[in-house]
Amino acid sequence: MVAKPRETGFDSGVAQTARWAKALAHPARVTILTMLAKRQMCVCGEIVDDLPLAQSTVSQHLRVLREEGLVRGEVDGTRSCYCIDTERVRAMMEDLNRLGATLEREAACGC
Amino acid sequence: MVAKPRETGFDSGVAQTARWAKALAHPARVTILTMLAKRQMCVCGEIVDDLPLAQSTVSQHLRVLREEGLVRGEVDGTRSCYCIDTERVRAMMEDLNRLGATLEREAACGC
DNA sequence: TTTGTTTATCGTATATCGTCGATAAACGAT
DNA sequence: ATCGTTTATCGACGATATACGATAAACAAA
Repeated sequence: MVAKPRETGFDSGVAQTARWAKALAHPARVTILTMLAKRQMCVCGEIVDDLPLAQSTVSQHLRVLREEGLVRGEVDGTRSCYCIDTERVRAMMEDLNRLGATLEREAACGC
Repeated sequence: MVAKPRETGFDSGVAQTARWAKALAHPARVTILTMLAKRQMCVCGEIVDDLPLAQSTVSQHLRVLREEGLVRGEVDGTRSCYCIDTERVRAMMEDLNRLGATLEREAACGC
């Protein structure tokens, strides 16, 4: 064995920040989140129509967002209704902002 | 061929946001950026000592950060000296904040 | 019941990521 | 000139990510 998946050895806060970032690390997922915010209500498969991806692929991206807690899904008859979890989004942004503040605070090296 | 890397079909702003996020999507890279900010000056291979990774792996992560413009490297004799590019970090955070603002603005669905 | 719609999941293929050891290049020191 | 140090890059390989089509499950409608 050569390449271990090592989530070990890193600060857990840092690991969480990286997980947030990972959730945003694909244009499809950023687009989905933006769409859900714009329509301000639960939407379902129109997402598929607005993305240049197959239905199954979109479903995968939704799963990633769901697993990270950024969206919640609800079954409504035949359709699935998704919406943003504002709490979690806020938590994520606070986390990312905390990182940003740290990075900008005293990073004035002149090299 | 079945799985194409399709950066196409997405808004370029969204794609850039996703790229920023991708750069932060690994705990090692978050740690490196934080370290560089904390020491407020160019550091080189002490980064390796502070991470539970091989030297070559750390070098890879530095390359990713460099390619995304978040850090700059400078050769100083035998050593390499890295520092944060404050401009780019600020640009990245503005971008991510813009996304955050969009997501939190009107996302009050009650599902 | 049968048919059509919608969506999640499965199976599979490919691309990219993450990791390491080994090596090369550049340099300081002897 | 030789040796040791430092770091970037290369090659290999397992693990993940991304993508698609096919299918199953759930439901509405006929």
